[in-house]
Amino acid sequence: MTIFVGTHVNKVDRKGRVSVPADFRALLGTPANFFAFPSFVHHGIECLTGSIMDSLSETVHGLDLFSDEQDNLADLIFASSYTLGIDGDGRVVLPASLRIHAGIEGQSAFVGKGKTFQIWEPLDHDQFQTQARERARADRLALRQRPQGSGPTPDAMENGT
Amino acid sequence: MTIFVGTHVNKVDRKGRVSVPADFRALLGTPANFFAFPSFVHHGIECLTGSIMDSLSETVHGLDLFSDEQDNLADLIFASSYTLGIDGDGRVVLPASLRIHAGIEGQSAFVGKGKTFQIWEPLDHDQFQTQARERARADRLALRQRPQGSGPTPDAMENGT
DNA sequence: TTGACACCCATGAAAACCCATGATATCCCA
DNA sequence: TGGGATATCATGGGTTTTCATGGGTGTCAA
Repeated sequence: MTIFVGTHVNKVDRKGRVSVPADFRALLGTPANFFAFPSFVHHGIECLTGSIMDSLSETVHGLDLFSDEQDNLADLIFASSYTLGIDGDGRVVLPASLRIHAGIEGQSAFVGKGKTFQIWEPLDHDQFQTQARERARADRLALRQRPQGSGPTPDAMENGT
Repeated sequence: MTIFVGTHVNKVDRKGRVSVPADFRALLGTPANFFAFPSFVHHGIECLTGSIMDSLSETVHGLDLFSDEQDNLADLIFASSYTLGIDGDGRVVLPASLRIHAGIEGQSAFVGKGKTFQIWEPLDHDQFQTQARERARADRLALRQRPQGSGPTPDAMENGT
């Protein structure tokens, strides 16, 4: 497997530990760890592999050094990031500030996003997904008309429309 | 064979297992698995090969990272997907949420769609197909009467529309 | 000394794996 | 070409392994 898929709801124990889904662990290499920071658009926690984080830093540093934009982005992403290490049993400890941002208490949802994943409070994510579905229906026409590169496009899933 | 064709109805046992048609298995490579998620537009389950899913993730990640559009699309496709692994006997376990979406209980229909396939509750699919036939016939009549028009193309009806 | 944190182990449930069987389709040879 | 042998396939059931989860212990630093 090469991408993060699925929504896995796992318990957060009283120590703040939560199991990273086995599927996800398999993608994270060894030593298994990843970067996590609060999303600046919703209540989820953005989780990135080391290599994605690297290319993100390349992108950000491509912006004008000392520009407001560079400064803001760097702050939003890097300053608020945590490196989360996965223990021998496949679990991580969610830092309190991330738990609070996401409103996570007893449970958390690991949400596959392709090359990245997110961590949510489960009910919160359900709500987000429902909205995404509604928006997708409204935007479907626009998507179809977007110029596409080679290879399958998001339209591929529309068989049976 | 290079494309998924035909409709194969197989039993779902009490463990939720169902045989993937041998024809389909032959197209799925080794290790044999595929991605499945509930359709946004009907009661079928969309099934994609790994390579299609991979290029889909490339397309999605080509969009602005952290944009609403990217986030919504990734959620709809990846977050609601399952990686279904085919066991040594050629079967997969249909997750409960997919079975419920499709209304599948004792039987399931594997429906070839060319480069992808779908899984349906058999009677539900019969009904869907009947409607598709009627619509295709109506479209064809319209086409005959307005031969050079900008209306639907003959291809349109091949998507099970 | 008291948290925070990294390990270690135990356990129940679920998923993956292995084997057996009957039915159907395919092949082979007279 | 007919019919028996063989292979393929869908299906049922049992067994092993994996996985998520709870709890304990030791270590280091504030």
